[in-house]
Amino acid sequence: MSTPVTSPSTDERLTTIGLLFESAAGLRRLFHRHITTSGATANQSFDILIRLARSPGSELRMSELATQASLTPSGLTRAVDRLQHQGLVSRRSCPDDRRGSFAQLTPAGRAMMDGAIPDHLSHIDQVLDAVFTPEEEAQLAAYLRRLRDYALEQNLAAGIPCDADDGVDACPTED
Amino acid sequence: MSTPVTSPSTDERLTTIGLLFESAAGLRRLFHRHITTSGATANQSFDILIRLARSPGSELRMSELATQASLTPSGLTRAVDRLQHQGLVSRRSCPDDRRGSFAQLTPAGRAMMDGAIPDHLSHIDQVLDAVFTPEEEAQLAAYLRRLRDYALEQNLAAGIPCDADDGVDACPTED
DNA sequence: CCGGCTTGTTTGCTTATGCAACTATACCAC
DNA sequence: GTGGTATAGTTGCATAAGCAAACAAGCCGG
Repeated sequence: MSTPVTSPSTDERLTTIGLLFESAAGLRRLFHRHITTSGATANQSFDILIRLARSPGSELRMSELATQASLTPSGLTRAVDRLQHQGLVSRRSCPDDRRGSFAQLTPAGRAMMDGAIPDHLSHIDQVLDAVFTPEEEAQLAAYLRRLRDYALEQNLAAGIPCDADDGVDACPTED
Repeated sequence: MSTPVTSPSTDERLTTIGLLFESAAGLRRLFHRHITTSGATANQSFDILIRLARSPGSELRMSELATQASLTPSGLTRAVDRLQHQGLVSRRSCPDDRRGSFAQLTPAGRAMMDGAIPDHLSHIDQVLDAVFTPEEEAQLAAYLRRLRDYALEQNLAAGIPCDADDGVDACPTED
């Protein structure tokens, strides 16, 4: 089309995708050390707790939480089980839809997060200050948001099994 | 533009980090579908196989491969076990250092990857073309590379208890 | 209101991963 | 050389996550 400035070779693109996974995994490890150090639970749990802590009423629907935490429903159920067992989260059934439930921080969970979040935030500050200027950071966030939204959308579209089918052989009844 | 020189709020930064994890997880899922569709094994295995396929001689040291694949040594050992069991990878002991081994694609593994990689690459092309211009893509890659390198370095520094220290207050010898 | 389909969540089973402990080899100091 | 330490990789154990099936509750169309 216009200005094939860099003409990203497929090889470079493979690397780019690799970098995404590597940076995410690297940061996960990095944060993991601090999180566990600050007395909190493991990585994935912490992500769940943060999302609850940032939500109005400290609660979210299970399905919403699953999406946010990049977990399958079953994964989330277990994760919440664990947190509930630790007394950090409780389940509240949804009055409007009796199939659904909310996961909600308990007072203990809230207290724990009130202690742990500032630590985590300062660690994040430390990382981002070390690596990016504010402009770069904003730019990166914008790129990642687009990528996330694209992936989310594509996954959603794919998750719908046999509905609107445009020719691909859906309903793959082979095993 | 009034240059937003003021640092992003901690809240925004938390979101940025969240976006990194979400986009990585989202793409992982997205690719996973295609990978398994194209007859290959699961996600993590595929990452290992790609890295082998792209290395000279289709082989890498176990430790190197572990780093590249963002796995712990034990995780890599098991993963290679599985691939070996599937006949896609073999171990070759390192002539120079009898502690070490190489993981190497078998002919079958090579053949499998020769079939699967083009598919994967075209899928990557599809995603990146849909979301970014070439410039943006290059920019994103550069950002992610910095982030990855930072995380790698920090993790390495943390993993090594108290050795080469260049001024940062290392040796957090608590615990 | 009844049957059928969809949606939200949970459970059974399998696999994958990390940590810590262990083995084997290499490297260094003496 | 010999002993001590560091490095490469593997194994035991516990945990976490996904898929598929089960369940329960809502939503329709008649």
